[in-house]
Amino acid sequence: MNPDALRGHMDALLLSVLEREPLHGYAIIEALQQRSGGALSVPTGTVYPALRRLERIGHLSSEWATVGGRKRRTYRLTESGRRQLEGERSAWREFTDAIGSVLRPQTRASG
Amino acid sequence: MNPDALRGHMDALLLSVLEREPLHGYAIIEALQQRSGGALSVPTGTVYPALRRLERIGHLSSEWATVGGRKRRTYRLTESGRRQLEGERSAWREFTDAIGSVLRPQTRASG
DNA sequence: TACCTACATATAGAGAGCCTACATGTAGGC
DNA sequence: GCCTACATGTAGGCTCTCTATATGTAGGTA
Repeated sequence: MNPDALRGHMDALLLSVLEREPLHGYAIIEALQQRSGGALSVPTGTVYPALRRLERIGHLSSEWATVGGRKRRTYRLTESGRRQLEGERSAWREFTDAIGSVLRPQTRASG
Repeated sequence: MNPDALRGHMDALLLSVLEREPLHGYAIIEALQQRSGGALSVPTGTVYPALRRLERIGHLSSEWATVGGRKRRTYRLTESGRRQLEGERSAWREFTDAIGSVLRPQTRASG
């Protein structure tokens, strides 16, 4: 997967995996990998800063927990984040429609 | 359209509109707009440098022409560009499959 | 003890490409 | 003279993603 392709879609991915339940960063990375059938291997250096950014702009909230002696920062969607996710989903549809309509092979010059 | 979303897909778009016939930059911009149903308004500051980059790496070739007193640089796909376009198309499918499978709403924790 | 893997978070700096803004010029209508 | 459409181009900025690195716990094993 070309790294640049993810640009601008990271937020949608993170928001989406957090939709049904709060998760911590490490679990989010695993969820992305599982849900994409192994196609998405997002490095920690991408995910952690992105989560902090989403928290800073109010789409996520977080709290620390200790499980099995290890510290976790668990993120959950805010109301703002939930609305944002809706927007991201329709933006995704528009995006794929637009790019898809250009990429579709056209052998005739009929427009 | 969020500018970042285009990241890494510009090459595919340019290669694709040049598939059936050579075009100059300005015509490429119009073609992108028309084919996408108005969704894609790519600024000249994006297209011209991108075309030069694609020429530099061998996916396009160009030649100057004068039409109606105006100078045009017309770009055409090279063999390498044609192969690249094939690759971009399958990469696009993999990309949308991966993101799509994550974005799809999941209400149960069974997945 | 030493070492390894899995789990878990975080930051600094690099790299790349898309965008804004600007510069330049022709053709044609009013 | 002024405007719009046509046509190409560059400089600099911005932002995000990635690589590389640092830190630490828990548990297995030799």
